[in-house]
Amino acid sequence: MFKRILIAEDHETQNISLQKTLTELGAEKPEYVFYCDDALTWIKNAVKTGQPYDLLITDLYFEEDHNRQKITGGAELIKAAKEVQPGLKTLVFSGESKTAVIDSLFKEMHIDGYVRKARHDGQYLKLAIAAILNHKKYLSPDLKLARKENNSHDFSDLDIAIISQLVEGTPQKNIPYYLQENNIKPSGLSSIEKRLNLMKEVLGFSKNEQLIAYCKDIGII
Amino acid sequence: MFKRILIAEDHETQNISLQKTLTELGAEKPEYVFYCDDALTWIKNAVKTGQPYDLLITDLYFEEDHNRQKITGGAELIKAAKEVQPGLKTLVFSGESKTAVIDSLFKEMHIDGYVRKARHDGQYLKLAIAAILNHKKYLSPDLKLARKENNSHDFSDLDIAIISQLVEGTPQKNIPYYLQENNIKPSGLSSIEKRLNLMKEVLGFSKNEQLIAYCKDIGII
DNA sequence: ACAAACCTTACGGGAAACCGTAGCAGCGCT
DNA sequence: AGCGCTGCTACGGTTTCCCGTAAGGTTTGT
Repeated sequence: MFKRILIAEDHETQNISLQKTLTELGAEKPEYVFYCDDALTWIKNAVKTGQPYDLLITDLYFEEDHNRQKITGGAELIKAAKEVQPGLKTLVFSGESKTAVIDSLFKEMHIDGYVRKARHDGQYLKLAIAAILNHKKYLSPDLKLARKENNSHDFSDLDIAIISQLVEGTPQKNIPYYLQENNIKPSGLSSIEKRLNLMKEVLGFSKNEQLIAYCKDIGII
Repeated sequence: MFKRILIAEDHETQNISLQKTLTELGAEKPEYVFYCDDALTWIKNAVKTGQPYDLLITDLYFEEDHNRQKITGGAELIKAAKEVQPGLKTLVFSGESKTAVIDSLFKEMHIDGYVRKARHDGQYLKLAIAAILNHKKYLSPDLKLARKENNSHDFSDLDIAIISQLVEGTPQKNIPYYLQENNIKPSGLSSIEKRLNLMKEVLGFSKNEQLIAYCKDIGII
């Protein structure tokens, strides 16, 4: 079993149950923090004293509060931690289910495992830790099937910029000015109209209102 | 302390930490289930055997899996449970933060407490249970703030009908026909325009797109 | 280098939405 | 009944949006 484990998780109850699950697995004294900055500090100190952590378990999204943090999310924490301790094993435990996000964690952050907060997350945590102990990667099974979006349009940066401006209340005819100021090309009014029409056509919509509601639903804004 | 507590929560780890928190508070043997239908069955049996539960703690949203459920969410569970056992105390423990949703739980379902899954949820759970023991209502403080800053407009049925039609893609000029067919008054085009303008003015918006996004955020559609 | 294909942008006519005004019906009050 | 208040509806002018067309630029292939 891993000797030194660090948990970074802001939700108190989730943090508790992670501790309990790890203890059941035979971990001696899983340590835990509620903020990303604390996590990095502890990792740094552990490296300095010659007793580095063997495993970091972290959430992806941390809620802001009065404690202003330099590191605001799990991905940044992992990146910073690996700069201090490149060999650190990392397991992400989060509610995120978008494959694009999770894929990039494996590819760019080189995480060792991902378990989604879901029905059987306790079991999967145990399996994940067993796999990582054997130097294998782990992905909780509820995500392997999770590809269901079919007629979905993949939104470009331009698309998101346009939609965001609409949500801000910018009249369509003024959006070109915004795009030019932010060096987003194309920026012509016709291009904006064309882009909006394309999105609505792909998704089977006729009005902007539908598009806004859809984007809110899938969480891109 | 409550003698008999039932936990309905599908996430395994959350379920574990709820049990642990309750045990720390002196609850003897908190019982737990992972499905709403099971929860209702257990409540019915408890009533039949003359040893009803004192408190139901439930999540709001349950994930679907191969086990098809009649009751698919916490709100329905509470409604069904209160038909069986009207005096049952209920505490909702969920990640939901939309005030519209939570308000309706208190008003329509007459729940006794709401704790949001968030940073200090463990503490707040304890406070909630203490409050409910004293026959008081409880709402976790991270939500009281979110509500105050609201200069929110209270949406009438007409407002929601109009907005829903916009989200359906109905052109504004056609909405009067829909309202007439559904016997919603007023139904004139001018009234619709006036109503939309009122909503946007109160909320400081200028375009429909902003209004749609706002309504999605607070969860009225 | 040249042409073809593609993308971006500009322009104009028509439709929808926006906004102010005015007429009309319902309601309470004297 | 007569009056005034309120709220719903109808109408016209202005703005914005929608959509098709065409001109100017850029990339690709030969």
